[in-house]
Amino acid sequence: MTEAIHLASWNVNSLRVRLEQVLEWLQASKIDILALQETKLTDDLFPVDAFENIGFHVVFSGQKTYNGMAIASRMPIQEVVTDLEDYIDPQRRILAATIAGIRLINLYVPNGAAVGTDKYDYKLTWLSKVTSFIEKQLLDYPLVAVVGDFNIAPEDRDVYDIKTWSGGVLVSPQEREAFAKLLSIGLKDSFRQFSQAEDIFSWWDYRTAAFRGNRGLRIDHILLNERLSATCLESKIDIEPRRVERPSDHAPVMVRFTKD
DNA sequence: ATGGTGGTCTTACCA
Repeated sequence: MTEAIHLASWNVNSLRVRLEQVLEWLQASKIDILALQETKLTDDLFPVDAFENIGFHVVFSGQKTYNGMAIASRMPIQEVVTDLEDYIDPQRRILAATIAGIRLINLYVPNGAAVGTDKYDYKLTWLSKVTSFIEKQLLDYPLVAVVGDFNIAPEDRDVYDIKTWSGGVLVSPQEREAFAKLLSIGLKDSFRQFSQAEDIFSWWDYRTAAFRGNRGLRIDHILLNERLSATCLESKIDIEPRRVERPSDHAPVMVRFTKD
């Protein structure tokens, strides 16, 4: 029996502000691999020592003020990719790496602002380019996990009040089609492999004190290819880190699986 | 009620 691997993804909305929370949670939750989004740090400022001191390797693709990606892992990290060959994008929103034979693709999908805006168009274009990249990765690697902040709630049950959100950004048909396309190329939403309680979300807007009333959306996901999903034992969202003082607006999502 | 809060080389922009 192989020991289980715990893989997680968390949009931390500034690693500088959330570093202590992340380190604490990493250790308390026995996480082996953590994908981070919105680090908002340039590479020269990345807190490498803080992660290494608790036994983690770390790779990152940073940016000032906005975006910024990282992966922390107890196991060595190889074959790091930060840019797509056929899509030049100065925004740091993708970080792929191989860890213990698993191809991990960490994404921070553009928010999209509002349907019909330039940012919305950028989101759809970005998704299309990244989907092509993932399609190729699925051919090259036997075990693939695509994780991150997708900024898409795939189904109505992933939204606290679909009437309020219907047709808007994060739930619009075109965004959901882009998400469905990711599933159609050979990925599964790990969260939906298991029975889950109702009204489980991963993001709550700071602006409306949304967390207090659990007015959230499930927009952070862990997608696994067939072979990896077959070994997945659990998929959940840990909302405890959203309860603390000065939290990220996102909660971490996590899976437990045996590698073979 | 198209607001609100939170983060950032802040007085604007992003989410």
